[in-house]
Order: sequence, then structure tokens, then C-alpha cells
Amino acid sequence: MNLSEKKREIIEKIGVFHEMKGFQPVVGRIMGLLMVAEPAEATFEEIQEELQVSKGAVSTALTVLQAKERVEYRTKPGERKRYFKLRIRDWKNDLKKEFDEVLNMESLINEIIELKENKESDFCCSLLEMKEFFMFMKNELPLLLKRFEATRK
Amino acid sequence: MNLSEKKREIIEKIGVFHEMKGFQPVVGRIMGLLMVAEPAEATFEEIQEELQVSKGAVSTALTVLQAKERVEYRTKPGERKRYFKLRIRDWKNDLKKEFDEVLNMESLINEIIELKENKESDFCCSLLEMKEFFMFMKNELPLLLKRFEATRK
DNA sequence: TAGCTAGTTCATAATTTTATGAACAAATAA
DNA sequence: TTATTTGTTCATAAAATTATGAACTAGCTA
Repeated sequence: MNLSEKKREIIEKIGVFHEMKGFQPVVGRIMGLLMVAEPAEATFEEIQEELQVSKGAVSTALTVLQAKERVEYRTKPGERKRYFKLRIRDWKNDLKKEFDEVLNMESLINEIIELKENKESDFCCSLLEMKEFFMFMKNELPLLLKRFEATRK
Repeated sequence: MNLSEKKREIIEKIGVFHEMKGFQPVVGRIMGLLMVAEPAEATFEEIQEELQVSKGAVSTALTVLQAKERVEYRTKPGERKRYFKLRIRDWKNDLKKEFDEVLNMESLINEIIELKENKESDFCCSLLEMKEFFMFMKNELPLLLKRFEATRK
């Protein structure tokens, strides 16, 4: 493999980025590695050597990544090694999931509003405004995605 | 204070929600408490009693929340106690910050693309498409916010 | 059959995060 | 002045997360 210093830095950066999203450190680093690797795949052994972590850690992380549908593998004829790669072509679906998650906050906000005895308070007015914003976004985000796709034809 | 069972449940729910965003447990619970409290504020002591945590934990968490501009306090004449409350009226600014953060991914994607020797690969094409999507969103999200505000007049 | 290769599993160790509580500070009250 | 209230700070404890490495499995290969 033998990556450049620059690539190693970016792996760390991508790693931290994914840690912020709740992934374990090794999981994030693997995503980073598969981002900068060229071609964009790596074997179990290459991952282990490049990231300097134990077999167990690599195995666990790859299991997580496959369960979350972020990584898949192919094999080559006559070889038993697996070549792991990011399912990056699914990025639009992942994004839709993220949108949904954020927008599910609307139902949480609703629960809070329902509990409030005084719905006229400043606080409650802000909550209502937030709720309306999320309803608005729920509508608009899919339209935005469609418009983006239209620009790509 | 003496909150209902339902409110305690929602505090936990909001707490977990914020843990997912990288906040410490107590920090998340305090945001939850200040969401459901009526009126929407609480003293140091009330927070400590309601959440059953130590003074140190409350103090540290409130420092974090104030540093991140999520919480502020007021005092009442003749009282030394502070009444902490969420700066919920700033929610639109917080949202803008979150938008920016997500969209900063564009520069990270760019760094990766620049490093690639073969820019014709399937992987690189997906990266380029992602990059274009984030550029598109960078443009459209502020417009969307404006349109939302227009509906509120 | 025995010996590799390519991983998986899991008890335990190392590390990091989070919470505690005692000692302290600063302001007010008595 | 001394006591009380309202917190803060920080060393240490407790808990949770993460990584290790040895033992294992399953499929080839010789």
C-alpha cells in the first residue's frame, strides 16, 4: 500500500469526522483508508498493516461497516482474499436517511409542545416555529433532491 | 419541580438525542429538563435534584452549555440563585451553523479528489457527484431558509 | 492427513469518558 | 466577624468504550 503522508493525514481527518458521527475510531479510519486508496479497495491484511491495528479490531470494524451497509467486498478468481470497498454509489440513499433522521425531530418537538400547559409562552412560540420549520423542510428537501437530479441530465 | 413520568421520559429521550450529537450525558439531560420545565427554566439546585447528579457534574455541564451558547441565565431581584434556560430563540442560527458544518464536507471531498491520480474511476465519479451536490446545497439552503421566513409573515 | 490462509470470537487489558465529592471562593446575611 | 448560600475546581473513582491477542473455525492445498 505505502500511502503518502498527505493521504495518512486525510485518513485521520475522515476518521475524526466519522467519530463525530458516532462511529468507533477504527471504523472511521477504515472509511478514510477506503476513501483515499487507489484503486478504492483494500484487503483485510492491507487494512491491518496500514492502520497498525489488531486483526480483531479490523474484523469487528468491518462487520459493523457491512451491517450498516457502508462497505461491501468482492473476491478475485483464484484468490481467497476479500477486497473491501465503500458503497459510495449509495450516497444519495444515505443522505435521505440522514434527512429523515433530522426531521424526525419534528415528532419529538410535538411531544414537548403537547405536554405544555401554557402554549402562549415565548418558549412555546419558539417551539411551534421550529416545528413549522421542520414540517416545511420535510416537504422541501425531497423537492430539492429532485431539482439537483434534474441539473445532472 | 416534581415532574410527571411522561416528562421524565422525554428528558431521557432528548438526552439521548443530544448524546448522539456528541454531548455528554448530563449536558443532554439538562437540555431535556429545560425543554419540558414549565416555566422553561430551572435553578442549579433544581437541576441537581431532578437529575440526581453531583454539584460538580451540573456545574461542568452548565459551563459547557453556556460556552456553546445553548443556555443562559437570569437572576431575580433579591435572590442569588441563577435561573438557567435554553437560548431556544436562537434556533435558526444554530441551524445555520449545522448546515455549514455539513457542507464543509465539500472541502474534504475536494481534498480527496485532488489526491486521486485516476479521476475517471467509478469511485471518483461518485465523489465528483457528491461534491456537486454539496455545492448545490450550499446555494439552495439559504434560499430555502428565506422562503420559510417569507411564509411566516 | 497435516499445514496454510483468511479471517472470527471473545476474555481481558488499556484507554477514555464521565461523575463524584471534598475543598475552595465569592457574595450576602446575621 | 462568622455563617450561609451558591456555586467552581479538581483529584480520584466508576463506568463505558475500544483494542489486543490467543484460541478457534472453515476452506483450500500438498
